[in-house]
Amino acid sequence: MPSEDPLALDRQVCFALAVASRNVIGLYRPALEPLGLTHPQYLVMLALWQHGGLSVKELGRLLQLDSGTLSPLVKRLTVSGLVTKERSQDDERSVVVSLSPAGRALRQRAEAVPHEVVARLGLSQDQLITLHQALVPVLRAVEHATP
Amino acid sequence: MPSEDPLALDRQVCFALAVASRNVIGLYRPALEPLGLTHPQYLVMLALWQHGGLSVKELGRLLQLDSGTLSPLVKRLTVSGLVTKERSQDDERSVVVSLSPAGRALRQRAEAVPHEVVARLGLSQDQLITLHQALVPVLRAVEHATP
DNA sequence: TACCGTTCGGTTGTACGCAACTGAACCGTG
DNA sequence: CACGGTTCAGTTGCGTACAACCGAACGGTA
Repeated sequence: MPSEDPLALDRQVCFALAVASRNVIGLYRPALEPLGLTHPQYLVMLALWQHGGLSVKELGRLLQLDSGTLSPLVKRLTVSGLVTKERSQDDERSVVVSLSPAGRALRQRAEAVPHEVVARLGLSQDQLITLHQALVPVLRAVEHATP
Repeated sequence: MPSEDPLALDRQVCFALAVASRNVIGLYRPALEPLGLTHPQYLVMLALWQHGGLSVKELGRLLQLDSGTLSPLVKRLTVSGLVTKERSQDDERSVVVSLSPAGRALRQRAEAVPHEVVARLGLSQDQLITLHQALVPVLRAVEHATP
């Protein structure tokens, strides 16, 4: 049971959130390493598999990341040969990130990843759904939070 | 509603977890910046305020961080004058991190941080407790997950 | 006591994540 | 058309995270 101390570590939701996030991402590492992907790179690939070509700005909106993070990340994916970059025709400021054949092909191998991680984690479907539903108000709240 | 695609972004609990963690930590930034602390540094201070002097190993166990992260982090706290380091008497391998007077004094100002962040986040107490309880099984599961 | 495997903190290298800034392209108005 | 503000991607700098490795210190055993 938590102590009376309002600053006790086990009372801080931010702490539980940070540790859970770090450790769950850590579970992805062995599953993603054979694909040559890090977890953020995997998320970019998920976005591209789902939506096709996306500008850096759209990737940033979907993944909640800024260009300072995405620019070098996409560059690494380019070096890996999974995506290609080209400036948009109708707006030369915009850069569209598209899947290469290798990137498209990787999707099949990636389909096993979620199941593998869930198995490794050992949580029930119910617990996962509960967690996901508990996170929804947080994601909504952060959007409207006073900056 | 989520699509049929099992790789759809909004189906990935890891994605919700990562975004929620990043964004909630982001809410701490303006609250911690006046104290001269980053969020991980704040967590180290919480551990020290709660437990007093701790070895790097014990800090790592409490915060789930390794020496590669903690060593430079504690060094920065030392430079800031908030903690002191000294080798343990009975085990020269171990380094004990202790609070300096300035570090102890900072606690009072830190006590306002959780309330400030919760207010900024705009979640109800119930939603926070629900989230915390949904995270407990994750934290437990990760401990026993197959490495 | 000399040796060997383990533990501990630290360093190095890579990859985020974010603030702050830069430069090119866009867009509205005069 | 000219020009001032905005948008977009990219770069720089700093602080995590983590794998891999290192050297010093410890501890049990021969």
